[in-house]
Amino acid sequence: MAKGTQTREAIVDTAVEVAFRVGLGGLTIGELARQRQMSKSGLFAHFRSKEALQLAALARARETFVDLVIRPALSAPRGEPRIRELFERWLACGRDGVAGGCLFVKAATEFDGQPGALREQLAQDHQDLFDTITQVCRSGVSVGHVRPDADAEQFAHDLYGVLLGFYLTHRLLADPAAEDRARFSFEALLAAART
Amino acid sequence: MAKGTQTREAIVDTAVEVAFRVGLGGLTIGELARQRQMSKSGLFAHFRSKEALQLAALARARETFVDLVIRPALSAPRGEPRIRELFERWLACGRDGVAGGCLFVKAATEFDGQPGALREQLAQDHQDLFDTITQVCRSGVSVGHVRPDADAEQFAHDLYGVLLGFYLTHRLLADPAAEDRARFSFEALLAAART
DNA sequence: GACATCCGCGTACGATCGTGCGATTCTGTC
DNA sequence: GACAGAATCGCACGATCGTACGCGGATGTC
Repeated sequence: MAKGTQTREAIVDTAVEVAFRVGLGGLTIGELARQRQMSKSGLFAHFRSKEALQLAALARARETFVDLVIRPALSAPRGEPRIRELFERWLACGRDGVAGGCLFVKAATEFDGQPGALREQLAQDHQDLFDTITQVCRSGVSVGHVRPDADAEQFAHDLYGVLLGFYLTHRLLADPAAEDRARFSFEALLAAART
Repeated sequence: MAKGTQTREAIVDTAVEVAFRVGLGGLTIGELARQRQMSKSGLFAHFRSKEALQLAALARARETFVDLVIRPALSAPRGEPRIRELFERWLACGRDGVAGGCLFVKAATEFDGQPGALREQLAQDHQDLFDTITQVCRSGVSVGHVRPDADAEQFAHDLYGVLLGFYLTHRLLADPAAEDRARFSFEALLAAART
């Protein structure tokens, strides 16, 4: 990997971590340069605009999420195991404070009221995630784990809600029961969709 | 009402609206002064620090939410009507883009990683909201609408999740089905808790 | 009408913001 | 070891940030 690319990757990694704390909008070239111990202009040259930097951080967050949650889930056996894998990995992502995983949610509420490229990208990403969950649910029908008349999109919506609730109670309220509650909700959801 | 107080109130109102778009952290004395057509220093004098301004906006948002959602719900008859009233009003708050109502959620994810007075206040407010829902659910037991062995705190957690999911799909994805989905989830939740 | 209190303004401060540019240093190729 | 290109730096810019202070005008009290 060329030196430039290497540096850029490292910057984006740091950007994700910082954004995980202060939000994508709270990112700052100066602060980022300080953390990476390089000059503002040197860092800036890799992106040529702040928005490009934010988009790069968002893209990295998405990749992390796909690697840690989506892909492992999709390689689990169809049906209940796959659904469980998806849930457990997603949950772990929030529990363990994996920056990339959570940045999604954070940025989503941050930019839902501000038009622009970031909002568009976020909307696209979340739509993709929704579609993936829907698909995972549907694939459960073919192996007989999920009722054929179950509403897969509704399931996706509900699962999303459970995770959002978990993130809030875990990260803001630091409620030790958060994980158990999320798990309980998930089981109820699954039970309702089961054959 | 004294002139100063009047001005201050108007500023806080505007602050809530702006923060609803760009987040509490995105608030800016200069931008606020522009919107209210007064000088930065004149505006600043009412708060004496940016954090105080943010806290004032948050307090106003809370009051709005209590006035529009909590209080009307609590004055509905115990049990299912009260639970429904709470849900419907909360839903309407997000659907109609009532700035105060939604600022809660936005700020919660914004500051969950940044220690300080704002985070503390937000945690307190959300805890209070949780407690209120729990109480509303419990009071449904006494009139026989809710199963005595229903887990009220779990219900609060789940209801919260439904609303968070709704906010996301409505505000970011602009999904026209968002409201129906939220209503469907709510009915399922209620059905599970019913006697 | 004198006076005290309050309110908002003008101006200024040091810091930091995002961005641009020319100079410098590093890296890899012949 | 000369050279080309990439990577980074130093410096500067105009704008804006949060905050401070003192002054003028409005307001209300005696």
